[in-house]
Amino acid sequence: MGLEEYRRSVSENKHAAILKAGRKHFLEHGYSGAAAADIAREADVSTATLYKHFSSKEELFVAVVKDADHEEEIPPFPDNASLEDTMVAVLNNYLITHFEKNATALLRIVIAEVPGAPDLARDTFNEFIVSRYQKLADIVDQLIAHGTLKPHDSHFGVRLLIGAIKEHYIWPALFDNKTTMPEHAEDVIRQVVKDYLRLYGT
Amino acid sequence: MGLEEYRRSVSENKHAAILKAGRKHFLEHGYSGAAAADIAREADVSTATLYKHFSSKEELFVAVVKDADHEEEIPPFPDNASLEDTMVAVLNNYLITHFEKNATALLRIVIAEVPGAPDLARDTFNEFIVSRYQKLADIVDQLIAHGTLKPHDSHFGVRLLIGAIKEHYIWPALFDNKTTMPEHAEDVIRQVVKDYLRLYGT
Amino acid sequence: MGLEEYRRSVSENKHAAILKAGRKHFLEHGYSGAAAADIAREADVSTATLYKHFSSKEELFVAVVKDADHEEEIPPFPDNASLEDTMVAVLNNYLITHFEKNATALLRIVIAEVPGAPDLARDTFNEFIVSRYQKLADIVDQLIAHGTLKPHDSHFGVRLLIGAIKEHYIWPALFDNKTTMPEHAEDVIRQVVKDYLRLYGT
Amino acid sequence: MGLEEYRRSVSENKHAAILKAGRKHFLEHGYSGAAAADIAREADVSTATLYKHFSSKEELFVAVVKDADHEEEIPPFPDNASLEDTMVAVLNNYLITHFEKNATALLRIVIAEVPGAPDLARDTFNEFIVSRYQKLADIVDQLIAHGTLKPHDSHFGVRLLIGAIKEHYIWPALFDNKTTMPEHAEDVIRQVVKDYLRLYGT
DNA sequence: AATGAATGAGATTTCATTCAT
DNA sequence: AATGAATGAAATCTCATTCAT
Repeated sequence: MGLEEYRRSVSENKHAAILKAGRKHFLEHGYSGAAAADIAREADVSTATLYKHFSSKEELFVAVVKDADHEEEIPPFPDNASLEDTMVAVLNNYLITHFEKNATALLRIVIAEVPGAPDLARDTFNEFIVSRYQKLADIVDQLIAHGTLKPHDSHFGVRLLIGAIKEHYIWPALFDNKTTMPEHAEDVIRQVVKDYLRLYGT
Repeated sequence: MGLEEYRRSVSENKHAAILKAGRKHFLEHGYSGAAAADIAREADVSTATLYKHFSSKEELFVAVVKDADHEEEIPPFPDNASLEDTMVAVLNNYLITHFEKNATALLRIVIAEVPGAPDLARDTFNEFIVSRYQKLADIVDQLIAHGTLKPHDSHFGVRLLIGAIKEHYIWPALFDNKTTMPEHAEDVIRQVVKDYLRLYGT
Repeated sequence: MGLEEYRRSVSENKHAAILKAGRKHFLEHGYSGAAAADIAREADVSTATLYKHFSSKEELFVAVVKDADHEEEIPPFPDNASLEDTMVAVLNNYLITHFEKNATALLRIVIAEVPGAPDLARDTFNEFIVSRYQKLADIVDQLIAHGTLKPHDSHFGVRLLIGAIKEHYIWPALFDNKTTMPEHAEDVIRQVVKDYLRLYGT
Repeated sequence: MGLEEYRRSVSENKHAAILKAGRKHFLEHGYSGAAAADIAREADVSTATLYKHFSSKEELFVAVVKDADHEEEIPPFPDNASLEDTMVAVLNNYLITHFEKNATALLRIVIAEVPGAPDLARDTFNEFIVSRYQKLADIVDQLIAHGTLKPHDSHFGVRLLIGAIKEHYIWPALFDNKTTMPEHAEDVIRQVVKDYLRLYGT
């Protein structure tokens, strides 16, 4: 069994290497721009091996996108923080996570392939975008339950918050190959949160 | 001169036909997915002719994108309309224009080509997105000058409005190959406007 | 008739312009490298006109080569010059004529097209090379008749002279895109002539 | 290692086949006239394979030319041969080698590409022409050292010999698509050698 | 006669994918 | 399982030549 296990681990390493190389190339050059041969070379693997692990370029692409789809950590917030500060921190975290995952580039390639891979796009949208709304909406609902926020449609509220922030920071990045977190985003976030609390705070 | 004019008109027709066919194919299949030969065939023209009119596929692509870049009409508003109604109408028009131009698909392909054609992306962003902010900000500034709205940073305000609306209607469309204007958008728009006026109305 | 003549002269001008432009492009880029469109543009004429004057690229090529085929002037030599000086002058003139006509480049393109245009090559060889041997052989024969040179096969003698000179100056130029007459060629020519006279002088 | 060796041998065979087919087509049709697809077909290989082995048509062309560039064997001469016979044999060998290598056609295509590939032309000239002068000059220098020939500039002497021979046999072949060794060349060679020995023999 | 525009037929090159071992 | 080499199919672009006026 030792041999078999060894083999499996080698194989798994290659699998991971291909995935990683694929991610790099797809993010850098887009779907059509990334060449299977380059990905294989980067992963230090033959093209034939690449195709043993993923039966087509598209399948690798899908795997790359799905793989990026990790859970997002929502950090615990200090009890004594103000509501405003907490919300700013949450939204800031949202933005940081986005840039840390290089999500802009990822979304870019998924968007590019909407006509060619609609299912992937829908899935990605759900897992990457909708589920993040949901997490924030859950928080909002809790705050409403606690009486800290006025009752309102939490999904609507979240889209108000997130929409403004995306409009400021993510939408421009989508067109600008930016990969770094914008500076001073917190100021704008705070302004957005302040308006939100004027509307829905108690 | 009849000859010259005739030739010019024939040539211009072909030029336009190529542009139109290019638009169709690029929107449908993306930049790399669209084949010059197919575009030429669609335009009922030889590939050579296509290349006489546009010296490369990229140049045709840029022309297609720039061509979509028409001025947006802001319709006049009835004098007796309420502020809320007026703003809803303006934003609704924003959305209608977006879908009528098939701007989602257009933005999609531009986004896809950000790594390959960064200048085009920047230009498109400026003309398609920033300049539309500006038009709305101008309106807001006028309303502030009239005392109809409280003084505030009009660009921030516009991003709040537009951000929410995009979040609801444009961002999902980006991932969903939707080409039709969503129904009942006006309800959400009105809700957004109401919140906005609670914040900045007088 | 005035009108007709005018037209004819215009047409002849265009013909000449095309020929000249053709010569330039063929010499610079070779047969396949020269584009009909470029030649036409250089001649300030439409491609269609070019094809009215020469029914194919090849025909133009042939015309260009034939056109270069002018008579060579053999300058008169002073009576009191020594035999050696006279022969050096004749051979030097041979070389000068060669470079002035840009014959290296011309021969180059003819040589290149030997498989494709064997007749042209044969004709060019005869008019450009053999006929020049003949002229020199005639001179040699006269000198033999005068008793200034020993009786010998004048064609063999000429090939000895010309062969040495070509070996030094023309053969290298064939491979080097050289267009200018080499300097100090006269020294080598004199040395060749001296050897020749040691063999065949009286 | 059996696998590796097998693969290498297959690959090397294809490499050689492409080279050979390339040589054939380039010699027959010149550089631009030869189509990569035809060469591949002739070599019984896909175009893609051709491009795996040579990354461009030009690279294949250069390889073909360089490949022709084998060392020339100078055969040993019988000790009891006369100087004249030896020299005739050497020069005859020079000519035979030239025609056996089909060097005329090779030089033709290199000459054709002088404007497009000047480096190749220079290299070819050096290895194909200059280095052959050198070999002959070395022989001449030895003969001078032995006292068999009078002291003189061996390079000049070699150009006299070679020049005359090229003038008779190679220059005409350049224009005539001749691929076969001329007959009775030995007679002319002997005549040239005789003159040479009258000048430089002891 | 002249021309601006058009084109059919190819040219080179690339790439996702498979084969033989 | 892994691979080096091979490939069919297609893509972009060019060019000599012709057409419509």
